[in-house]
Amino acid sequence: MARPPTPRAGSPHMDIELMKQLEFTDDGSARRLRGVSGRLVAAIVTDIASPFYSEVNRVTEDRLAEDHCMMLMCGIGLQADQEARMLTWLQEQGVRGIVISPVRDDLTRLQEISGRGTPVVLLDRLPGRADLCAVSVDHRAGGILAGEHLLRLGHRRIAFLGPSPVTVTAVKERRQGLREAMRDAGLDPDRDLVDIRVPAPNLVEAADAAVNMIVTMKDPVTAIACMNDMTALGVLQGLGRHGVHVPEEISVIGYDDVTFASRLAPALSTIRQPTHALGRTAAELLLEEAEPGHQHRTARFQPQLIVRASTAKAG
Amino acid sequence: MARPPTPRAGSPHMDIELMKQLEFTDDGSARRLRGVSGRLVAAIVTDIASPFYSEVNRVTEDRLAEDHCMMLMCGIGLQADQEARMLTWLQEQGVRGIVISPVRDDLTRLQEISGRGTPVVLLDRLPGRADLCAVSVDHRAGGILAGEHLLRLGHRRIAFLGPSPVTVTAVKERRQGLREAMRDAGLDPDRDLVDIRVPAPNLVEAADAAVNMIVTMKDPVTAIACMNDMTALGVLQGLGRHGVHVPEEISVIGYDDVTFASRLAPALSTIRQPTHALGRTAAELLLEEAEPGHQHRTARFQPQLIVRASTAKAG
DNA sequence: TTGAAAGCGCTAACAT
DNA sequence: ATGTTAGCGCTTTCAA
Repeated sequence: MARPPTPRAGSPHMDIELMKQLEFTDDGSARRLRGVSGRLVAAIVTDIASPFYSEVNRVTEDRLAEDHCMMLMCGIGLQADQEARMLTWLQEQGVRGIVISPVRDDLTRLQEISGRGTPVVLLDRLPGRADLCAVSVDHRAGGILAGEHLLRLGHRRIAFLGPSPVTVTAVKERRQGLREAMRDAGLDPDRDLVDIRVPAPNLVEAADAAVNMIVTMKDPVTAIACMNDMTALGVLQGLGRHGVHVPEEISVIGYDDVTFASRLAPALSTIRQPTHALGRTAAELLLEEAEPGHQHRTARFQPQLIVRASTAKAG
Repeated sequence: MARPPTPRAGSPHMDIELMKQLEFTDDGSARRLRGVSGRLVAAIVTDIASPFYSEVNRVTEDRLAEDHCMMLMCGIGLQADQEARMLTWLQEQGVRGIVISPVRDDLTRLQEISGRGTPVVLLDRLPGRADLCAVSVDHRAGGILAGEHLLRLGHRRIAFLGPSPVTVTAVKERRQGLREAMRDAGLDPDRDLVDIRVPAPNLVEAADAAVNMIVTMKDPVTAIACMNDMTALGVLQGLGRHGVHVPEEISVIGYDDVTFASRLAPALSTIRQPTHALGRTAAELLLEEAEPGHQHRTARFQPQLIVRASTAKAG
């Protein structure tokens, strides 16, 4: 029997050739059961087809690969129960870590998972009272940026397109920033900011449909602030269908600055999030968290206003 | 001690309350080791941020969820070795099934995995001589559709933008269809179709850069056929940078018809793939394959030419 | 009906 | 150096 190249402790001489002949496959479950930690890192995301999160996660994935972790992305379709089910399942699998942008406000479940030794990093969301690692963008500042830009252009009545119930903290903050900017300009957000609900999933279709309400409003808005670029895409589509010209008749601003934002018709004004920094930092916090005397940290980045062609002076 | 609501066979009375107090978590590895099949289905994709595959996989995910499977998406960045590593790892995990659009031409590895009892479904790729389930689109027909459209508009010299070495069968087929259409129109593809390589990953950046070569060609093309819409997006960007007008000076056609294609400037002419049918069928073949007397099947769909504003008569 | 025990494939500790 | 063994947490089988 030939000697194996690297006879691991305890293993009897194993004939590599023979193993191949028998189509032998190592059993990961047995190894994990024995106490060896797994290499699966899960990135939980509301929508697997969200271009923004995908871009962030690609960066995270690359960084994690350097440390021999496999990052898989899982979608949960904005459903809290689905999120819970996914977490339970991942916990049972003994994952190496979790990157998540939670749909629920309540973080106790994640707090518990983290406390039990599984690294958890919040993405695009602050931990609040919870003791967790987080990577986020100052969304209130982002909302203010969008608001000030619109206000500077003379808009006085603005629509905000967000998800059905605004449970997602990041969106809540963007909306609050927007309201704050309006208040600072002497407007009353309760009257001059009109909330339009865009039910998930399939944001672009929902936003497209929401335009029907916007164009038939008795007291019309002159600008639309969208929770993200996908929503803005839907709005552009809907407006196009109704023959409304952007930005001449109405201004549209997005959020994220995804790859295609600059090439839309018209080129989308938006609030850029630092994709690369978010993704890389998320990976690094996750890795750090596995180390001995770890303290939870929050990394916070600033958004940036990108002015393109979809916003203009209020007619 | 309170009786459990559903005392499973063999398990001693378990006090649910006590379990919660002790923060007890079921161990999935132990269960799997004992022979219970897992619920993880992996969708392996070249790029986690590819909008086309994400859209397809979202549909697959939904269908799979009905059968209590968790679908996670994993990216491998077009690297064959990374694909192999991922497959090994998934096999060790004892996954319930794999949906994959392989980067390599060689399917023996997948054939072996399938033979060992793990359902494998090829996405966007025919099995060829291998005995595997597959869901695909007739890419040759797609290439012909694109070619005939361009030829009909009077274009006689066309650039094809594909990945670095055209290993991906789907792209190879599109290119062949294009060449076939040219031959049928009496042109010599070897002379009149110029191949431009777009190295992965980050197709849009690479395509943007590739435009530099296109605009400085001594014998210029009047049309650009792109392997997919992301590449087309990059081309549009690059052309814009060079001040070249689309479609007046040059025509651009994409492939996939992703969500944002219709709202680009100019609206992108492209070859549409039936996203929903692909995703749903992939899930169903995967589920079928787990059943007793299963025979491998291939489902094939037809692409569709979508004419928008990025293609026009050759000047 | 309820409890005990075997054993899945692996690794760490131990015995040779 | 090399070989043996215990046991991870679960489910299935068998015994009481």
